[in-house]
Amino acid sequence: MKSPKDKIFSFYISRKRMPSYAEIMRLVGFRSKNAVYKLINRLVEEGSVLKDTTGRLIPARALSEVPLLGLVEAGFPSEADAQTLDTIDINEYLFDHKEVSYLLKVKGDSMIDAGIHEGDLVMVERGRSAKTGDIVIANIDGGWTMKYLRKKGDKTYLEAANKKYKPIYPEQELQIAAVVKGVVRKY
Amino acid sequence: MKSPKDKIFSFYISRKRMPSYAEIMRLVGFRSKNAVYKLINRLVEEGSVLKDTTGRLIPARALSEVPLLGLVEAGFPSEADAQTLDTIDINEYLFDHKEVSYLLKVKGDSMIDAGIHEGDLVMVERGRSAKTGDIVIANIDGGWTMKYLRKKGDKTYLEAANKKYKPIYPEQELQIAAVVKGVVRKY
DNA sequence: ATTATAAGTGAACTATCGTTCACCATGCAA
DNA sequence: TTGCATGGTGAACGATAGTTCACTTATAAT
Repeated sequence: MKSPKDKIFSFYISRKRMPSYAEIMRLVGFRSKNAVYKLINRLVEEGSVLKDTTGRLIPARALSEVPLLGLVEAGFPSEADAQTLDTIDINEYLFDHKEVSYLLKVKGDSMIDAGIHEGDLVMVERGRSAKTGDIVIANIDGGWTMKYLRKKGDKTYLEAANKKYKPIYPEQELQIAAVVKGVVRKY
Repeated sequence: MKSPKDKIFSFYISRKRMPSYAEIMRLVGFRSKNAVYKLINRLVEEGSVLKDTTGRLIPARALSEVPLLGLVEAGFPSEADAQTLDTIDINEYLFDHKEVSYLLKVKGDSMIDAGIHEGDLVMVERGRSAKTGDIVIANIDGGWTMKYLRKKGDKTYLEAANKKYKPIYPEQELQIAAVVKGVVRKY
């Protein structure tokens, strides 16, 4: 059986707003708005819900947050500790500048030694200056690739993270379109 | 200068709810709620905002969505095409069962050949049955590790994705705590 | 059994909600 | 010049918001 709190948060997730007191009343099965009022006060006190200056409800923490455990080697905490865990929002973790961020699906194995496999999504930021050693999305002599950006003397070139492939020295122009800032893989 | 639409969405992001008509009025600089009413109707028509059955506003798409381009090799579309791009919500992409999902920070290089590096976050699901070949978080003879789950005959053992390390055959018990379902890396 | 505390009912209150109406200003087409 | 969309003002509407009050039931401790 779902707790009142879960029902309220489910409402928020599906409707993208908090329910009104009358709606919570129907949701939870109360016959009085005042019962809701007291329920909400309890939730506010325990910190899982906040109130606006106007009294309207907002969820206390981003519902997209996920518990972040420590290192793998530390293993799992007991269920009892689960409440005290740190949580992070993977969106906020991954995207610093959402306006210039894009996701690209990876094809090929040229960056496999950098831990980027075929089928992964790479998060790239467009229009940022790339430093030597960055992984970049580049347009070289007409074709697009993802490679390490390297420099030898004053010559800039691209290098794969896979011994199968040779470094690429641009014949005409080397245009950096975006810098790879993150990787997401799903099994 | 921010457009009215951007101001409304900024409000939603920071306050986790849509503004009321009176609030939009102050936000945009109108002196009449009716001007807001007409503005909203335009936004509803263009599809960037939706209305509840009760008239209350909800953002049309999850604001956490990010444009998803095609393959790396296809490169970047022109700015003009940017509106027609597909978008995905990285949260929904990554987490299928949020209730049992955790993030773990990776230590060590034992899974490096599987493209999982030190410092990466792995997304694990707890309490799921693991298949042979899955990457699992296991408690083996008292210590926690992340390894491939392998089987030889009826014997289950763990194998690293790094030739430096030998397979681990459990002496007493092999307890699978979670299955790795995703990886997130940030540069 | 008695009492104290917590939780729910039902009705009322004011403020604000989204909506509607009549009206005004501007710009562009005929 | 006229006509007519387009986008804004200002006031008013009923409906619903969150809140409060007085009262009743349920729970648990002594």
